[in-house]
Amino acid sequence: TVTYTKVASLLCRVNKVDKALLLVKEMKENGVVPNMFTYTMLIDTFCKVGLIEQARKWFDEMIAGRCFPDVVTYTTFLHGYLKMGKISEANDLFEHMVAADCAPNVVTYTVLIDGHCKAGDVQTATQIYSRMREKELFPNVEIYFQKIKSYGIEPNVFTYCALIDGLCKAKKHEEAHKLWKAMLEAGCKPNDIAYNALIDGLCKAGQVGEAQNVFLKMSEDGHTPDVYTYSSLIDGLLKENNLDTAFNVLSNMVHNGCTPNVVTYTEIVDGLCKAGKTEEAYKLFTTMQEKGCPPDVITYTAMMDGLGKEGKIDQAIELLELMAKKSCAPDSLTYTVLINHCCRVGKLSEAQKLLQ
RNA sequence: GACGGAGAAAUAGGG
Repeated sequence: TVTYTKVASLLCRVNKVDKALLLVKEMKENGVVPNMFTYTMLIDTFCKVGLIEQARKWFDEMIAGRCFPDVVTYTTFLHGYLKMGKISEANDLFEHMVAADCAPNVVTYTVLIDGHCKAGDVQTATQIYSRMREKELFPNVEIYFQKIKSYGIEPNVFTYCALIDGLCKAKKHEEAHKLWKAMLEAGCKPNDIAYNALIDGLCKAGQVGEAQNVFLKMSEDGHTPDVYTYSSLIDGLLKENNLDTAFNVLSNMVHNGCTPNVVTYTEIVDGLCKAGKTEEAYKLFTTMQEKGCPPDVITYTAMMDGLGKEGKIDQAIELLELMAKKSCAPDSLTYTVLINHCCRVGKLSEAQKLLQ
């Protein structure tokens, strides 16, 4: 069972899900019984590719086979529902878990906090966090704390990160900052991701200078800024029109051995367009592929928007054709951008064609 | 019988 599960897990990790499924079938045919690890791995895999119904089948099969899900299985499945924004299904599953006398752990609560944040309900997320630590009651979140005897479920760095990020994205920067301090007071050491979340939050709050201070402190603390760190800073600088500093950060980044990726390049393409430097943006757009970093749908859309704003609709539409050639699928935002620009300059028949 | 071996969570870009 261990061997089959390990191999199937590796196959899933390299996106060979079909091969993994064949292996599980073979395993069963040979009389080897899948266990919790096998099922949890399968549920996780299907959740991550968005096939939650398939995940449900494995979940039901495991219970039918009297292999009862443990906290990892439930948490994996909860994560799947929450990532798809299916809060009420997640709540039902949570009830199932409670009924099975399976106690949630810090990962379960972190998943719930992250899920509620991403569903736009930071208040509930904050209440879950508070309720983990204190006896204070919050009627909305009591469903997550049934049969819980101890109130001392210690949040860890994942928990803090999830909530700090959620608070920042909800523009509750004060509260995010307080939580950062609470994390330090609780003796929880920030890791790279925590610093990155804070830096990004500060950038988005328009406090890029403060973000740069945190950047320095991060390095002093022995953490290495990565592509997320640099990309957050670069985007923050570009959005406040500080192109020179943004390019300085970019060259520091490269100098420190951190390779810009498609996100970094897209930020710069977009920043240049928004600064009216569409020519330069286009140059970068064409050179990025030479550097082994092909543009994706977001890069294309940013570039098209830049061209459209200059009234270069034909060039923008050429890019749409180029996308097709590179088999990069446009999304609804790509079309929205193009159609808007066509309408703006009165090319209604072009717009009509795009709409079809 | 013990121990060990496989499964879950958080951060950056486009109107």
